[in-house]
Amino acid sequence: MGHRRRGYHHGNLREALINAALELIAAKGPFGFTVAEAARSAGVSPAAPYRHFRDRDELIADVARQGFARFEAELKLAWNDGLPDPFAAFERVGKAYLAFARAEPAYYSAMFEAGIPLEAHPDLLQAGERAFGVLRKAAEALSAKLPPEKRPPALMMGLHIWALSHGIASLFARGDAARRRVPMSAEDLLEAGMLVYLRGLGLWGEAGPPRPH
Amino acid sequence: MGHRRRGYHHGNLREALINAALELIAAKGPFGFTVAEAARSAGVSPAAPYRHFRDRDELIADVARQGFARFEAELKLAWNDGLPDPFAAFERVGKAYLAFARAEPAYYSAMFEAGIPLEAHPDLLQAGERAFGVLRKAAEALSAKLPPEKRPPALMMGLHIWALSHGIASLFARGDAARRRVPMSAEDLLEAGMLVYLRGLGLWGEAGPPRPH
DNA sequence: GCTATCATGTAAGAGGCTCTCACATGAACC
DNA sequence: GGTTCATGTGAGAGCCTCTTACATGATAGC
Repeated sequence: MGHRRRGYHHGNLREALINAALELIAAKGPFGFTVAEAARSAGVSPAAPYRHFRDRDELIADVARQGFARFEAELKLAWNDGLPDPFAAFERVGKAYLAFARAEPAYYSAMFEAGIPLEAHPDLLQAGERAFGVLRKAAEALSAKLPPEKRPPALMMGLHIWALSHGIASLFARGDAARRRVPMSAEDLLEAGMLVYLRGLGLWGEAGPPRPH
Repeated sequence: MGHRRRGYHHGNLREALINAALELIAAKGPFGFTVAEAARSAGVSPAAPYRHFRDRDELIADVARQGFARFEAELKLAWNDGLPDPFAAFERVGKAYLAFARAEPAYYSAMFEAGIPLEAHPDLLQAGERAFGVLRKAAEALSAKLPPEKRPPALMMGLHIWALSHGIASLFARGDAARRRVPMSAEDLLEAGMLVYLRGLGLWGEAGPPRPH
């Protein structure tokens, strides 16, 4: 639990509440989460959180924003500037997407399923855009491998991969009881889907991805 | 509104509540919905709904179940037994998927975003499977167009199309404030994605889908 | 150091929700 | 006509969000 208070003033309540929220969302989903319980976790009165967050949504939005930042970092790490080659790196990015959804279901919920209105939280929208930027840049690098007349729009390519990953993550990769069970792992499903999709773009022939080994 | 009561007994409260729930979910999302307000809509006391539904989740699950049934019907209609040809029909199914998500956001929310635990509502899971069955059957018909040694598993194919459609629908096609804006329609995005994917399966050459015109 | 200020805490409470329990009503059946 | 039982109500326990008035003590100026 986020460190308990020492005196009358907590000292770090804002962060403690975000951490508590994260644990509660992980345990009970973004709608089982309550501000009151987060306050109890942090050892303060139910009114205290409202000194730091206008309302419940703003607390969740802050969790989501932090989530997008970590998400972006994970995707960047996976992309690794497209090394050793964009194909392998692209596949890593897809895997990282699912890995994040699995490893950080609380963040993922807050980011995509909490229903926070993006219009009311523009910084959240921006954080999401930055994370998507990684996907888009990766798509650009891959697209550039094709002769100019066959290059697909990188934005569209990024959106397709995002949608496929997100679809698989939310339908099949969740740990909770709302997940549908299918006879293959979400990872295999995504990898296969990406391979088919990239082949459809003409990124390699029938043989499979060009691997340097 | 679902017809108001006539006497002490409502006469059709169960349906009236489901309809009220549908309208409330459409207006405020699946989490803005409250049983108490649905009861007010139907003109009964807040305790009355609990004669028909064990709890809030069960009411939403019933909405979702009805939604899956309609969804299945829409998809079937679009597939139309694969006529005039499986390619055109498959594309119609994809469009029907998005059309449903757009036209019936309340059903769609209840079906995919309400977080109803499928384990606790096996009939809901089943209704979802039946709807997916249409996609899978369509995938089988398309797969059969390929020579046996190149046929992809229809189940996998169906799951890919489902995930892509669902991903696009939930990220870009929602009418609410949580939607991300991109410079192309969700429909175009899905159609392009499906074309690339199907080409990746080898379902046609570089020229595009075989159209009978 | 002393004191004023102000961010950050609390207590109390209004209003709303879910769900339960005892009781009321009236439709359907004998 | 009387009984039964599904389906309604009223009251209320316990929870939640968020507000308001007040309490506390960290910090900054003197």
